Amino acid sequence: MLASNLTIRPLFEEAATVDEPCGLAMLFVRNPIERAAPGQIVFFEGDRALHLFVIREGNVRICRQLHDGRRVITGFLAKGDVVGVSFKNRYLYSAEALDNVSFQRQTKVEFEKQLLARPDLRPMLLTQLCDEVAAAQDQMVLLSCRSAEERLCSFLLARLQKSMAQGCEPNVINLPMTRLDIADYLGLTIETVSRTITKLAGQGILSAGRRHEILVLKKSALVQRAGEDEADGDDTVDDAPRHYHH
Amino acid sequence: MLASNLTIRPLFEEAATVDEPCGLAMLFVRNPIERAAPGQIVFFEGDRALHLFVIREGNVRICRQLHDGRRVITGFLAKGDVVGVSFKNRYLYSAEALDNVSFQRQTKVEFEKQLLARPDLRPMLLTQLCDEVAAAQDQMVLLSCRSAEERLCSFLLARLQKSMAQGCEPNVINLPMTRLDIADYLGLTIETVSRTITKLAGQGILSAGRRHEILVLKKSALVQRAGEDEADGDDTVDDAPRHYHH
DNA sequence: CGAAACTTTGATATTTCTCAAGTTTAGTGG
DNA sequence: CCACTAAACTTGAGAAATATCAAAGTTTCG
Repeated sequence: MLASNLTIRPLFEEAATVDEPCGLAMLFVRNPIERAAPGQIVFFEGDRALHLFVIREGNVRICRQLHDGRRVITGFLAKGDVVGVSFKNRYLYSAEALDNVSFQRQTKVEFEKQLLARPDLRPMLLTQLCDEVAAAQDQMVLLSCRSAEERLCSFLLARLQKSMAQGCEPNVINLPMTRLDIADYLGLTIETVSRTITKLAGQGILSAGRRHEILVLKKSALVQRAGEDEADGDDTVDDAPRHYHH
Repeated sequence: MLASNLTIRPLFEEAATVDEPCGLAMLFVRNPIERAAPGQIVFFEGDRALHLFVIREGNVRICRQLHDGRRVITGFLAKGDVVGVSFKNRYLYSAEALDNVSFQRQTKVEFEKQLLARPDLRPMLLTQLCDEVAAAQDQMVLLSCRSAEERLCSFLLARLQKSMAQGCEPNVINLPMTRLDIADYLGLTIETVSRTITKLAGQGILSAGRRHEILVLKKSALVQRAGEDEADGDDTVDDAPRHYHH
């Protein structure tokens, strides 16, 4: 067996936009491409973890269900992401298609075997695991002590970066997930997410066009309101009060 | 280089109580034992990440500082835990002694070299990374959608398990950290932690004796109030209303 | 075109935070 | 060994953020 239940990003994010699978993703190329329609579940939390998956097209949400019905989304996957690496026998979360998804699977056993044949790919596995931990810890910080506005701004900036990398028009954020997905990812309610977007739009910071697309008008203001994160200003600067905790 | 910035639990938790270092911890035995007094910092967030560390005695908190002064504790370490594994050049968090700590260090380079010489230890690194991711995701769930009471009860149960494993008297929780540490770990304020403990004590579920020790009177009630987690009842059962989100 | 799903908006409730003051504990030095 | 001090913890009252409940608007898709 191999590695804990988790999601793995491609080693070279940029390369993921190219159609030639590289890195760990190349270990899946021999298998047939499968498809999942929006809302369809690729694998269930609690299922025996027999396969790893790589996303070829579309977007996926990673969910954990609490027995009382509450749901937490621990991440979103896109083209090139690998998911299901695990030392555990069962998946610790389910993976659900957000839109039309195509993916490939590989049995754990075969994955391991191929990994042995390609020792150059092994460090990538470690790198991915480490990045995964870093991402999870960042999310812990976000959930621990950030206000709704800070959470949403952080999220939108991360999404903006991803959208840009995927070749969207500049300053356009692609949001393949619903508001409820965003809420469950940020530890908020759908109403709070909606209100916060409305507020930011009212301040001229962004403009919510179609449901799954947001235009960023003042990136610097978004960065400020995100509280931490990467700086990379390019326009006007506003004042951004903050509060909360200690 | 090797592995992302994170903390690693010993492969066999039980064995950690034995003084013979095993697993990854054995890669440190040749180095001198260093000591840190309470409050002293073993390494700083942002420092160049040149070493890995193993805790030999005492307890350590893992902190991330936000630029506005807020602090998040992402974990606590104890005897046998390894910390500092990273592909990154700099530590993503600092490690601070809670009490009198003794530890050993090892350079990354030497650690890697020794790991090559002991290929049987390599899967342990993966296992640890995976466990780390799983733990971080559990914490995300906790921070995402659990009430103060649920968080505290989860935390106390986890600590109870750890205390038992370390050979404390049954039902005694050892808390080497302060209330503020607990608050920063659970994403609450110190006042909320205090009030919640008081409330649980008032309900006869636990009894706060000395500052760093709590006696569990009704473990099953604690499990119920924790909301999820491992079941393992052994006494009375109460009703536990819950609420919050969706 | 109409229904269903998704989103926004509003009014109110609740939790938890904040600020402030008091109490206990642990540690120090006389 | 005790008194004293600083740190840690508890408790209370009020404020703020966000959740909840409810209803009305949109968009999407058949």
